[in-house]
Amino acid sequence: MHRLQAKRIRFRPKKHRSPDGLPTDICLFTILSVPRPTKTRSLPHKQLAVLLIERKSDTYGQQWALPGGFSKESETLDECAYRELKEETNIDRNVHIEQLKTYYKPGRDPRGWIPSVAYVSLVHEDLLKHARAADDASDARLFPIEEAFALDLAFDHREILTDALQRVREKMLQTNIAKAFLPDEFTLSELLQVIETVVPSFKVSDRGNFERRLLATTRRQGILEAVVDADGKPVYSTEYSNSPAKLYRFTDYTPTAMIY
Amino acid sequence: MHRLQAKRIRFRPKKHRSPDGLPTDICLFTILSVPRPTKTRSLPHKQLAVLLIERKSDTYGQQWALPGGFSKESETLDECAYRELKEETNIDRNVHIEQLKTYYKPGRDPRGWIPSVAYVSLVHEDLLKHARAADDASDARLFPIEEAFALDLAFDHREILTDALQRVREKMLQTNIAKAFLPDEFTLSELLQVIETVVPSFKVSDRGNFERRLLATTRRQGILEAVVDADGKPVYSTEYSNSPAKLYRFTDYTPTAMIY
DNA sequence: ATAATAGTGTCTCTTAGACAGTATGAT
DNA sequence: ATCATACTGTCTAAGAGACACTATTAT
Repeated sequence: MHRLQAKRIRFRPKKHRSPDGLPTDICLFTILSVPRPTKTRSLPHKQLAVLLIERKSDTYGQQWALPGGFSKESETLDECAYRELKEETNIDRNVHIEQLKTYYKPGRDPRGWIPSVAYVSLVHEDLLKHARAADDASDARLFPIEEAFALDLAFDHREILTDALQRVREKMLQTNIAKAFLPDEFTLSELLQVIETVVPSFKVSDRGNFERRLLATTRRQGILEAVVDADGKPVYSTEYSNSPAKLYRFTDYTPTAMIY
Repeated sequence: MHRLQAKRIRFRPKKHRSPDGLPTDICLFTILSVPRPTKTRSLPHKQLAVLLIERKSDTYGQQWALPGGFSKESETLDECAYRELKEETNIDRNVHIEQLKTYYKPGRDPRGWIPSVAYVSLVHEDLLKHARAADDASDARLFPIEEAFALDLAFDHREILTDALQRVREKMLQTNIAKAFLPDEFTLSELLQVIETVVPSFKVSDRGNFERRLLATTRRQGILEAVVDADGKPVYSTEYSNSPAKLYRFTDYTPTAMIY
């Protein structure tokens, strides 16, 4: 067996250029609650929102862009994303973060050879409230996604945002990331609302059937379980309705969604 | 690292270092068929294999590694991956390729600040046969995955390979990427074999039930459809058995696997 | 009473899962 | 006859989907 040694390069010859930086950019999604003025207690209206910052550079005039920043040699990409998150929102870890994809094509950044490692982060609204309070002079703002897409975003951030949204929608149906937008204990309506807010096409005709599908049966484990008190009685909440609503939580069991 | 000072680039502020390169590394999976010496026609034994190349550098002695190479400013990351694929296997496009994740942690590459954009590629065995024939003096070899994991792989390639395998297993159950390892028309046994080869834990007790689950019913679309001739009669194959086996193909319909 | 939400029960028809059996054709 | 694979049919019980109805309590 002969080897083609010439092909493997040990050290990069000096004549080669290398990237001018490797930033991470973050698509931070949250769900905003807007209380509705109804006659009796009701569920707030919810909308999916994304965090954008206003760029005030010469390069990309007054455009909105995904928050992000250059990674350092001494940190991992995850650490960089967390650092940016902290700088921008004052959120310190303990939030869902995942790497989406790395973007590069010639000319994507007028400043040079700068690929971008995109991240997706899902954050509960409450965490951001605290964060924003702490730094209201920020150049960051939450946009409902339709509004965000109506903007002329900097760089290829529209493409990144599109991919990120698709990723979140897929995972919303195939995993239990709905957790990221819910308290530990929640009502069925809240869960339904979260799913429908993220995936508008998701419609459930019958709440009763939906409930049964998620609870354990004889030959199936359950995704949800009812919250019970010391006596084993179900716990109810009247936060969003006069009629007490059963509280549920996610079980340890996460089914592997499969098509076969 | 001092040698790299020379390549300070125009745009970024001089005080900042930037990466020394951004290679793509490819986890190329294929399924090897090993005919079994049986008394009558039979299905070949199949095993999942990954392509590795032998590194002969001072840095990482005689180790095996994922094939890959540095990306250029003038190309996208996908193009770089395709280019590497072509150089290593002579395969020219038309194969499944997808970006997995970008890896970096301080020290992952002793040569410097070199993150790696990992790709996953699924290639049908036949394509590789042609490719290997064309370049037998290659330093590349296919390893059954268990053997690959038994090796002391260079860099963090074991971690990458682990993630890649997990990704392929997930998608094997949640999408129809089994396509990548199958001809257009195939028997149920072949499909089952592919799934079981990639996901060993996937077991089907009853072939008849498996078949019914994949075909269209009154209130469900089908993942598969039987191949029929001009008269509407099913087409059979005796390639792997004396008993004629119905041929199937994937339909356009790909269900969205969901847990709710 | 009504508003907005939550909950229960029941009926039917699909279909998953299990089981049992036959078929093919080369050796 | 046997081997390795493929196909067919039936039975049962589970559960999805549809429908109809009641409950809660502030206003």
